[in-house]
Formats: sequence, C-alpha cells, structure tokens
Amino acid sequence: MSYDHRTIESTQQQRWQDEGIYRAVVDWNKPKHYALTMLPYPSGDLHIGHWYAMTPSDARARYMRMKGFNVLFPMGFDAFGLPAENAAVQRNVHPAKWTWANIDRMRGQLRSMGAMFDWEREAVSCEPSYYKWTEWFFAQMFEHGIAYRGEAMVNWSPTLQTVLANEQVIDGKDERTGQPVLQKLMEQWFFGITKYADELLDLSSIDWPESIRSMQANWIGRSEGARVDFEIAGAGSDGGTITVFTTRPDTLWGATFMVLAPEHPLVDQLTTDEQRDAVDAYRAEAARRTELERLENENDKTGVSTGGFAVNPVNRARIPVWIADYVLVSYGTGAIMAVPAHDERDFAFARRFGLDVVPVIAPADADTVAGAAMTESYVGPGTMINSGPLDGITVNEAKGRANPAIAAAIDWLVEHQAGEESVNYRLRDWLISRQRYWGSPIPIIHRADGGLEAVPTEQLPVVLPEDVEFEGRSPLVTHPDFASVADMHGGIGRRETDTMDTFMCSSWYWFRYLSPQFETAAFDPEEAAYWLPVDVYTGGAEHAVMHLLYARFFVKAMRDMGHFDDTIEAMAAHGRSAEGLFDEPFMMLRNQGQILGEERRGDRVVVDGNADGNRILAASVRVDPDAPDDAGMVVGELMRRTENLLQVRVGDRTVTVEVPDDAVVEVPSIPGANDVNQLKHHLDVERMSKSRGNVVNPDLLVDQYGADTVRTYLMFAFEWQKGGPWDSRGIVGSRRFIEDVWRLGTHEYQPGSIDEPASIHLRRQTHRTMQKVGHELEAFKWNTAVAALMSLRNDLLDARKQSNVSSEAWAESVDAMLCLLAPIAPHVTDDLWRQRGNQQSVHLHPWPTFDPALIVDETVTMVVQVNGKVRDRVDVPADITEADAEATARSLERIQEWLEGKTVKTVVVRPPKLVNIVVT
RNA sequence: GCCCGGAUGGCGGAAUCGGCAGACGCGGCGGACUCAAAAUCCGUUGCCCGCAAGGGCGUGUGGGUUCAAGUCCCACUCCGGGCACCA
Repeated sequence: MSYDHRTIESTQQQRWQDEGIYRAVVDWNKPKHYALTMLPYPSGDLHIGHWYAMTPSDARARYMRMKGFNVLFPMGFDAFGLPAENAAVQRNVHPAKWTWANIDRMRGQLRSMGAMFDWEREAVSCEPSYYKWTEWFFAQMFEHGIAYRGEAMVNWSPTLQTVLANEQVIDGKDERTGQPVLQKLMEQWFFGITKYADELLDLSSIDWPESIRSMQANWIGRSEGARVDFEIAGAGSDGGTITVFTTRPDTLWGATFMVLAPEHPLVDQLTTDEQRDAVDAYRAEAARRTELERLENENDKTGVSTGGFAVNPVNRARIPVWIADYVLVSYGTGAIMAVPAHDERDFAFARRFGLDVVPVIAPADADTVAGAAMTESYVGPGTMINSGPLDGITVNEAKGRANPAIAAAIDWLVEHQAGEESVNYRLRDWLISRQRYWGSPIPIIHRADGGLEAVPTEQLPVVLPEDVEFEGRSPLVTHPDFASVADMHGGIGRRETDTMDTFMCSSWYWFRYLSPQFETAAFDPEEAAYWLPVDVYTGGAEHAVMHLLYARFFVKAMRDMGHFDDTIEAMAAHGRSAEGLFDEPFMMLRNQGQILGEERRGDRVVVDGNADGNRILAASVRVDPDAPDDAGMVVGELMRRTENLLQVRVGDRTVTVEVPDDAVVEVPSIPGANDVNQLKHHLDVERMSKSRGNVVNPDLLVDQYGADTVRTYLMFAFEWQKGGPWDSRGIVGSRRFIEDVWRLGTHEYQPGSIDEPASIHLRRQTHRTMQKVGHELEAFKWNTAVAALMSLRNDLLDARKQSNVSSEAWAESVDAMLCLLAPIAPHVTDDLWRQRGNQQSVHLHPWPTFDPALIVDETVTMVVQVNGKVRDRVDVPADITEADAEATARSLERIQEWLEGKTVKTVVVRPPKLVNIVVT
C-alpha cells in the first residue's frame, strides 16, 4: 500500500475529533501548560505565514503533552477591524456577514493543519458575548481613572477617517495603508499606559527575546534629566513660567535662548505686537504641514521670534523666546532651553538666526573656542566653564546623576527652587477611540450637563446595530436610534459613537479562552487559577510595540483593579501560590521570522569576451539591472551559476559563459574587488503579496504534498526565528522523508543474519535521537529536530537493506521514530502507530525516554593533531586514560612521520576526543 | 546619530563547554533502471594543487589571546530590524 496523504489525513482528523483527544480539561493532579499562538485576523484565507507561525507552536504543544503536561492550546479570531468595513463599502456586504464567512473558511483551513486546537474554547472578538467583556473592561478602566477623555494633538488619518494610536503611525504614515497622517487637536479616549512606563520597562521576570525587549525599551524611551522653570521676563513675579525638560541641566549656563513648539499654550502670551503677524503665519503653516513634510527639511531649521523674553534662572540673563517646529509639542513639555554651544540642532538654529553661542564645557585635550568662532557644537566630555558654581566640575559621557556635572546642576536647581530632577518618556497614553463602526462600542453615555458615565454592567453589552449604511463615515453617528439614550438618572444622554481600537479586543483574549461561555465574568476564576499564566506565547515580532506592550499594560491594570483577586483565592484553595503570576501575561515569548517570496531567478548581467566553441569566455562580467540589450556581447538574466559557469538567458535561449579567474567581475552593490563568487542569481527577495504574484498558497501545497509534508518542510527549511525566502524545490526532500517513514512503518521486517554490533548501533542512534529531538523541541529548534529524525530514517533504511539488526532493535527504533515525529507530522505517525497494533493514539503516548547508558559510545574516534592540525584519527575506548591516549597517538605511523626530526614541546591530551602534540 | 540582531559551500542551514567546520536537506555532477521521460536507486559534491598517496587554503575584513578560535577579546565593513529635529 503506497502512501496516500489525502486518505490518511482526513481519516486521522476525523478520528481525533470523534475521540475528542484535544479537549483540555482542568485536572489539578497534572501539571498544566498553557501554550498560546497569536490569533489570526479573519482576512479570508490562511496564508503560508499562518502555517509557519502555528504548526511549530502546535508541535511544541503536542510535545509538552507527550511529556506529561495537561496542555491548553486554544484558537480564536480577532474579528473586528477595518478590512470588514472596506468590504462593506466595496462589495456591499455587511461586515458581520463578511467576517463570519471568512471565519468559517479559515476554521476549515486550520483543521487541515492537523493542529491540536481545542475548538470548544474558541473565542471570537466580534461576538456580543465576547465584546460585552471588552466593554466591561473599558468601563472598569474608566471607573478606576485609567481610561479618560482628553484633548491632545492626535494622529488623524483622512484615508481611514479615524484617529490612530502613536503605535500605528510609522514615519508620519499609517502602518496599514501607508497613507499620510495629520496632526489634529481633538478630544479622544485614552488609556493611561504612561503611568506604567517604568514597570513596563522591567522585563526581568519574563523570558522574552532580546530584540523585543530592546524595541519596547526604545518605544518607551525613558530619559533622565531635570525640569527647569524659566520666568517669563517682564511679566512680574507670578506672570508665569516656561517649564522645560532637559537631559543636560549641566549646560544651563550656556542656554542663550528658548524655543517653544508652535502649538505651545504660552505662545500667545509671549508674542509681542510687532511679532504677532509673523508668529500667526508660522503657526498656520506648521498646522498645515503633515509630520511627513516637517521631517523632509530636517536640516533646514525654520522658526520665528515671539518677541518675548524669559529669565535664565541660573544667571538671571534675559534670553529671547522663539517658536520652531523642530520642537515637538508632544514630547517633554513642548518647550526647550537652547544651548547652541553643545547641541547640534540648537547650534544650527542659532547660526541661522544670529543668536548667541556661549560654550560652558571645555574639552580636555583641545583649546576652548570662543562661541562666535565655533563651527559646530561640542557634545563631548570636558570641564565646566562660564558656569559660576559649576566651574571646574568634570563632565563625562554618563547620563543622569552618574554624570558629576549633571548631579551638581540638579542639586543647584533644587537648592534654588528653580527645578527638579525628572524623568521623561517618549511613550504617550494609548489613544483608544476610533471613529469606525466595526469595533467594540465604547460603553459611555454623555450626559446633557457634559458629564460622563459608564453604561452599567447589567446593561452590557452595548450591541452594534445591524441596520446600517456605509458611506465612508461611521454609521453609528448617523444611525437614528443608536446614539439617543437616557442617562443614569433618566436625563437626556448621548451614547458614545466611537468604537475601540481592535488592539483592545486582543489585549485580553487569552483570558476568554479559559471559559468562552462564562456569563458572570470575563473569565472563570476556577479555570484561571489552574491555567494562568500563559507559559509559552508564539507569534510575529511585528507586534513588539503594539499588541505585546498593550497586553502587558492590560494585565498590570487588571491586577491593580483587583480583577485577579477571585483567581488568587481559587488558587489558594488548591494550594497554588500566586506569587509573581499576575504581573505579566506571557512568561515566555518566541517570535517566528517571516517567509518571503521565492527568490527571483535572474540578475541582469553584461558580459564581454570571446566566443569559445559553444560558450563565451568572459573578459568582463558586470551586474547592471538597467543595461540595454546591446550593452555588451551577452546581456540578460543570470539564471544559474555553477562554479565559474554562468547560464545567461538572452531572449528565449540560454548562453553559457565561462568566467576565468582573470575576468573582471563588477557587482556595484558590493564595493571593492569582486569575483565570480559574488555573482548571485538572486538579489531580489520580497515579501509575499498578491500584486507581486509571489504568494504561496498552503491549500494547494496541502493538496499536493499533504499537511504532514508541509508542516515538516516549514519546520525544517528555515531557522524559525529568522524566516527567509520560500524555495518551492526543497519541499520534495520533506515529502521523500515522510514517504520513507511510511515505508519503514509499514515494512514487515525479517532479520537475516543478525549482527550484534549493528543492533547496538541502531539502538544507540535511536536513543540519541530521543535525546536530541527532545532537546531541540524544548529550544524551538525545529530544523535540527527534523534533521535528527532524518538521520534516524537513514539509519533505519540502512538496517532494512542489511537486514542485520534484531527484530527488537528494529521495532524499538521504528516506534521511537513515530513517537518523536508525532508532534511534527501528526497524521502519518498516528496512522502507522495504530497500524502497528496500538489501541490508543500516538498523541496520547508518553514521550520516549532515552537510556543514558545506551547513548555513550564504547569506542570514540580520537583526533590526533600536530601543532593544532589534524594529522590522523584513531578509534579508542571511550574510557581511555590520558597516558594511554598519548601513547596511542605517538604510536601512530603517520604521527611518527610528522614528529621525525622535531622536538616535542608539550602534549595536550583531552581523552578520549583529542591529542595535540606541539613540536618545534 | 543611538539601540538590538546577524554574516559559515551554488542554496536553506548544522556545529552543548574553545577541541574533526560544513550535520540534515535542496540543487549540481556521474551511473543504474527505462524505447524515452518522470519517479526511484547507487556514487559523488567547500576551494586549490596532484594520476594517486597526500598537501595547502577555508566560517565578512584586519589584529589579538590560546597547544587549539566559526565560537573569546579589540577595531572595522556590510546586511536586517527598531528609535530619532526626542531636548
């Protein structure tokens, strides 16, 4: 019977479902393992990236279960979001209908993966039974003062007709469509995530990748420094102050002017009558420009004087106050003290507008240049000068109080009540409201008197009306009934028509999986007490500063609002300590890389040289994508390179070009001298996208090769955390492997003449594979786990050919191979497992344990080096003594030849692996 | 500019502690089977010299430590990612 993946996979999937083997039920007698993989957005089709993310997660969940853990591995859909509304506008289909149709389709595709998802725990964020609790969390946040309504400069996307969070804007463009985003002053809903900035910076209790830690730290952007108050000159003692944040209070004596953001609230007060027109014009221009346009002329400083002055608190100097768009209203206090002598931007501004430059730091090894003569700012270390009480103090490269000059400056400010030590963050509060329909409604009622109140819990959820029309604007605003509502006291109220950022839905979904039907709370404390927290979370690194930061914030806020109290109580009842379990959502995080489109086969090369028979002998080869067809003797795509032979496609024929060593090779993208080795027949690998036509469809692959082969290939062909270009040719190797497993599993082994060492060898390889595969799966190293199993396959093929191992050794090895491969290729292994007479699924079988005595070799190949170079090898007993190892090494004929006429200086002996004889 | 990660055959990649570089797979080459092709099987495959035995070179570049370096240290180049007029 030959291997038929279609029958095997559908049969096994049906059997798993019938037997209900993936149902995860609380069992306090077993250790638990909560494995979570990021839930998909129901975009319509599962793509190869979903498979790449999910099948290894599934394999590891299966492995943990075989290791004896009670494993929860749930799945759901992050179902609110803009694409559904776009579909509504473009195709005139209701977002709910579109979303649910996609979910149905994707559920089927997810089943074809053969993953062990527990579908009874499925959660879908657009279901009222789900978003009731999303709303409830919002109401809780509102009542605890974490959610608030505030006016701020926010990101407005004209394309999407909604505001966006800072995290969703990259380089002034929205991260989904790449369209420009405007800055607008608007009243919106925010979550006070900045209160948690310091706690979010501490990732010491969780096992997360370094890159994610650094991205989160960068995003939070903590800076240490001081806040300094500058009196507004001529306004009297209580006429107001301009507060600035600076990381360099030590340079205060060099502050010769101030700059406010154009939107700063004090600008009106400071502006003199003479400057009024210029200031108004500048502010209007700044408001018109997008973030993008501001960034374009970064080096070209603009600004205008307000005509007003402030007093530098350290020396009572009257300094002019300017406005300029290089100061951002959203960072720090929206105002800076400018120290042109020691800040590049301030220097450029001062030179442009003829403002004073006063150096206050003398470099240690160079003469101090007078301010007027400086050609650039000095940002290095040195000694304080022109700074009154700070003169003579050392300035080093350290930040904050670790720098003696900064410490002295802060002390001076505190003593003179002119400022204080301060920490500033780049992180802004999370803008949560969206002017869109397809999201969870914000459960707030605006009272007639302007007050705000949360919709009471018993009235939740605020359900999205279904009878809506889509005409660009959110239909909630224009809906006849939705917005009109009574407030708590029966007064006239207006319902909030904004919905929540969909990241809100995904900030708590792993709690809903615990008890998706639970009606009295967001999750059942009894389930939570057993399963929480998530032990392993897998998914893409693109969520580093969005989902993963929000999720951490959410759990900390839930903890502070007391929403884990019932769970902690339930834990105590079962004798489980809650210590440290509710500060972070995900104890371990691992990211997969991204699968890119298949390599583009050719580069355009220009070859000149001589015809030599039916090939060209090249004198020069140049890579030039834009070369015209007549640029050289042979011009075309480089299709293949083998050693120094190139296959170049010219029109519809292929020309062979030989590149001798003395040919000139030019690859403009690689500087310096190039040779033939640097010619690549692929310089262009891109993300998969429909428009590029390089999308790999997993459904077609599954149909052609089977899910087991696709899973195995995805785990084998890449370094998982890295990803890389798809290679459609490579999958046959995985298919051959699965077919070999099938043949070995169905082979009726009859030993010929049994060779005892061969049996022992097979057993040793088997037990080593047990050790190796377990070790690799533990560490998320799928490729080497598969490689180890392929090696065992090779050993078994060899044993079958020789027929020289005992039946027991054969059976042990085949059974082990099926168990070890089961997490990776669940269908074929379970089919074979049952064919081999087992009653229960291989997935319920315990993970094989290796015998440590069996994996040690009796003999080892010892390497003998002379002066660090391998000169001979010899098989020696594994327990050889140091003396015997040296004697054996010296006795080797080839070693003696190398020692002849030389004096042995030292001999390094590392039995049983190596002897290195050092001679002179 | 600052921060994080990386660079190993034609390709994807492997190499617990510093101890045989290139596991495993793809691709290539040669052969068997076949009328032929596909599939399959056998052999081979880092580069260079050599008929061979064998030798030399080799993990981005340049130094260093060591009996021994892909692995440790210093300096640099390039690639990927994050942050950035961030005060």
